[in-house]
Amino acid sequence: MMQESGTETKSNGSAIQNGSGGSNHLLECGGLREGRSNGETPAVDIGAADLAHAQQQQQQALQVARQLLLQQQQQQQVSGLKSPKRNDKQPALQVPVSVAMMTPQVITPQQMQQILQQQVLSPQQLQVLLQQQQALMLQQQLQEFYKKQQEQLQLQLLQQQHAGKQPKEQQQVATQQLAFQQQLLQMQQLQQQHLLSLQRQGLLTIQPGQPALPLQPLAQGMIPTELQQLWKEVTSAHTAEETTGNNHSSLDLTTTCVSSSAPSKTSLIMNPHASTNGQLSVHTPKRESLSHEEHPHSHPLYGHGVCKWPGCEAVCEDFQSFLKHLNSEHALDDRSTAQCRVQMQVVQQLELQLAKDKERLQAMMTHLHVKSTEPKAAPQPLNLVSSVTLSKSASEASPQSLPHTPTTPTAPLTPVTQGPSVITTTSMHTVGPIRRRYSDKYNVPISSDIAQNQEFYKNAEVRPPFTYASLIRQAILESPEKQLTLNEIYNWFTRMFAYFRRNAATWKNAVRHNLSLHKCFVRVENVKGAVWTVDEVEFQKRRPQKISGNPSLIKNMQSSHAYCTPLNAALQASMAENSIPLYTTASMGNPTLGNLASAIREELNGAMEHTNSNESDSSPGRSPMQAVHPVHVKEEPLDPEEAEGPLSLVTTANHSPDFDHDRDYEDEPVNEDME
DNA sequence: TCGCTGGTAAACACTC
DNA sequence: CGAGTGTTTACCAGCG
Repeated sequence: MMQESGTETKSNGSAIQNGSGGSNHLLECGGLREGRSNGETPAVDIGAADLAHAQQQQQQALQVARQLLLQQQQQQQVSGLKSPKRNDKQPALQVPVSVAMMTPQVITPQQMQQILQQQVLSPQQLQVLLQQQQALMLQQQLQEFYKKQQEQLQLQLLQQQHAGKQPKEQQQVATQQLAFQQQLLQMQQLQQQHLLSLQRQGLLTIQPGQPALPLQPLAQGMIPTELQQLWKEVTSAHTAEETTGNNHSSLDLTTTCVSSSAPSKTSLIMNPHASTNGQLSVHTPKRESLSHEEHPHSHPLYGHGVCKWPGCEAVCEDFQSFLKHLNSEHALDDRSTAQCRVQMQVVQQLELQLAKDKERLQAMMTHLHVKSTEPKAAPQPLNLVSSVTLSKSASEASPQSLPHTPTTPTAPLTPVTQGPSVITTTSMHTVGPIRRRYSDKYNVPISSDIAQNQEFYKNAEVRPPFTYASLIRQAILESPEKQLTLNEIYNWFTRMFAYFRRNAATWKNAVRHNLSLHKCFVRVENVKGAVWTVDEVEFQKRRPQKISGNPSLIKNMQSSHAYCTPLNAALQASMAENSIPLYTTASMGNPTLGNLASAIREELNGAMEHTNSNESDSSPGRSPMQAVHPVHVKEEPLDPEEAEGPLSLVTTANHSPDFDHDRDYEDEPVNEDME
């Protein structure tokens, strides 16, 4: 309950240090984030670790290729340099990781080309490498994707189970989830079809040549070090038994969607790891062949009695003949490598497609989430994806430390600056205690936000994106007499925000602290005792005057305006409609979207404000705040008063007999105090 | 880097 | 005496 921010920050810091430090793999989220700080990969935070892992694996594959290259150079040229083998490994292993973190493709075409051109790798090795590249990429992405969806689904289910609402709604939700699962399944099947079609693409004719390699199962969950060990063994075995024609490791994707038939819905949904989270298996060449004998159908290039090498489709009665065929027909040569490169490009296209589908799916998720949370509260801190955001929520979720609401709507204001984080749920919800200046900075009209998200705030334990001062003021202004006792303020908090129904001691202290601290809150002795009122002038003084006067701020606003240009149309449309929030739906169910929208809207307003102020007010339909003159102390004074004022009346009218409600919730604070 | 602001914790005094 | 209220201080974090 106490000092969560401190501890969390510390943990973050340590994570980051670890990440940038010695071990180059298994980066924790902190390190991961740091490594990705450049935002080069729009990858999802949730699965970031997995993705990074996958990339590391592939990077290591590349590394192994380099090692092999080195080894063969040494052997063939009989160079005197023996040491590099080891010395080379360490630094090389560390650098690539960071590279892998930033580059979606594991082995870039250029790298591949290099490897190919140097021709020091045996065809077998190259083939293995290529196959691994391709398969790993697809497999990992699919795995990650399904995993995420699964987690989100489960979270949804959880929330709805706790919601305890009418069966009707639950049925509806269930229906939605079914549809959603079907969507998942369809996507999965789509992916398979893509893959199959890819494999059947005849890009080049195959030239008979050297024997190719049977593929061996390679576990996905493999730790990089283990993988490396495996590769060591394999490569050493290779050098030792080069003449045996025996093989090397590669991927077994049979259990994945790549080559297997479509898994059942349940298997897909309920156990996304089943097929992909294999265990580490260190293979010697001998075991490889064994593994294929034991699992004759476990070759990703073999299925239904047909060779699935792209464009081949040769019929092989049994696995042995398939192997023979594979070795004879699909050896590595220029054309097949080119084929692989093309395949890689196709795969990249697929990745793009996958990204789009993910986006669509995310939109669905958001939509469903909206509906599910709208009616009734979710007992748990509402977070669309908190369970998936392993980064912080898992590690930092302390039962008592409510303050870091996973979905802290404070964060949603920032995604604007976080780029197109489509699926990145974390971007939508900055999890954890990260404190942000939110609404006040963005001048989000608190009353309108509260009005729009009223139900949500009431039911979801989401921290309202407003400062205590703003909330207190709002509470006071909503009261008929514009004055409240402390207890009434408390009650307003608990009534309006589920978030403030817990940790009462904390936030109440904060309320008192704010009341005392800010001049804008005036204590007035009254019959009832003491009541608190708001000195608007002081309050407005307190609020950022930046926009009004500061040129740099204006500049920022304008830049942000430009930044939000793509949204401009929609936002302006919504602003034109004024009352009907374009975002109503989103904001009701998903505060993050709502607040994000508000933030953007407000930023746009601010930007427009200046242009308008220069041109004369041309902002129709919007509250006077847009028409404010920069010089006049503040658009702010007008903002809350006029933009919020009227709205607050609405809110008040809707649900405000404050004192009556106060009674309703009178007991709650007490209970919460017990917590 | 620094100053401002906000959030949290805590100590303390006062009142009921 | 305990709870509530109010004040003050300190520390930390985010942000410009």
